[in-house]
Amino acid sequence: MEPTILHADLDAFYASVEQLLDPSLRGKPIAVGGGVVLAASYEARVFGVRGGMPGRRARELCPQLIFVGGNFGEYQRLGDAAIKVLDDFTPLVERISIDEAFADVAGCTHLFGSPAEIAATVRRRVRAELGLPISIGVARTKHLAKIASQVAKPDGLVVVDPATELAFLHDLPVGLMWGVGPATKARLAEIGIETIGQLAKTHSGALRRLLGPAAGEKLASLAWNRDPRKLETHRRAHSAGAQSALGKRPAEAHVFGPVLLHLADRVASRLRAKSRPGRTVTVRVRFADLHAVTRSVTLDQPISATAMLAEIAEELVRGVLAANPREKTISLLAISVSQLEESAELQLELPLGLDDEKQRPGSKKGLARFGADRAIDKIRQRFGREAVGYGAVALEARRSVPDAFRELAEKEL
DNA sequence: TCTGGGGTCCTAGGACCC
DNA sequence: TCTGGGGTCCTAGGACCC
Repeated sequence: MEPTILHADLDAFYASVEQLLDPSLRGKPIAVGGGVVLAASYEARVFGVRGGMPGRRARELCPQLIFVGGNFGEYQRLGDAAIKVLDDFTPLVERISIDEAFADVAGCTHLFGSPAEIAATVRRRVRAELGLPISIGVARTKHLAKIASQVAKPDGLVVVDPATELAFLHDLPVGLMWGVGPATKARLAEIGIETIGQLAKTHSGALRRLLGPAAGEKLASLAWNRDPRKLETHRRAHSAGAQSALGKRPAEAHVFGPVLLHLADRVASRLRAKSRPGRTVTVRVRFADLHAVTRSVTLDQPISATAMLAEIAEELVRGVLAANPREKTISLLAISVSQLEESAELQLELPLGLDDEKQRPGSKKGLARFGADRAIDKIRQRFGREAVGYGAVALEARRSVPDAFRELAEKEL
């Protein structure tokens, strides 16, 4: 069987875009972000600078590091444009994130040549039309194609011949496998497993005991390149959330109230925009020592009203704090809504589930809130997100990441 | 070296139903 | 009345990915 699955991955995407926009940055170590590194150029990675790293730490590792603010609109535009190049070859494209996608070219080789030729053309076009480097892996399975693109980086192409795929796979470190992060890597290292080949030779029963039934079975299969996953072209999110790191702040209502309202606004307005109210509300409270606690509640009826979501979240947070009375400082708050439903049209959805008489369906307060959400949504439709909101301005200074960056990571609901 | 924000999936225990 | 077993939902936590 011919390898027909491509995994295409733009190299150091945000940093490459910045170097494209400003030629004086080319060939230099740069980091997008400030307080935290959102992306680092390959020149910066040489020094050990990585995404997610505190800016201060990055500067220590690489004193000549250049920080740039970030052109988030350009990232969206160029990421979309790169995916569109894949769309020109096949409709079987599964987008994983802003800068990464799978494509299955099995049905279009008679038009465009072998998978390897198609991959080379995609790379050439992305470079010529967008000015960006993109690496591509080609293999029989998604997992192997993804590994191949990692091996191909930066700016390369790796086609894995089915005749030698296990030899290719088995020499590589387990950390390259999908699903092996720091914790699993450490557990495997404890029993002497460092390479995918060693993993493959390990009895799957032993892996299941070490990692749990699902993870053990999955890794045993992937190590032999048994990957049954097909491309999923129309994935929709199963949850929507928002979070905000706070530094160290007192665990008091005057702190968490406004933050929760702002988070609820972000989440609920997205749910309303796609008519996907949700039944389960989860909050996460992280304390000063970075240990975090979650609390959730599942309602009888799905909700998407901002004030309703904020109130439920606040009740859950109060529950967390009551159960952890010694914790006086919080460092992060998060709200997530899951069990999303389809609602064909925007229904007159009103607070249910809280035993507060004032919030009964059809009450004056409920109706007023429904109207407020609708009014805010309409204003934003015309004038943009920033035009109106809850406490956004007051919180602006504390936000470590711009809203434009958050939006890049949002999945289609 | 304590560091962002958006997600997904798995596990384990308990409640509840048949 | 006691007992067993399976399925499903909910909750809390953890690991992982980009």
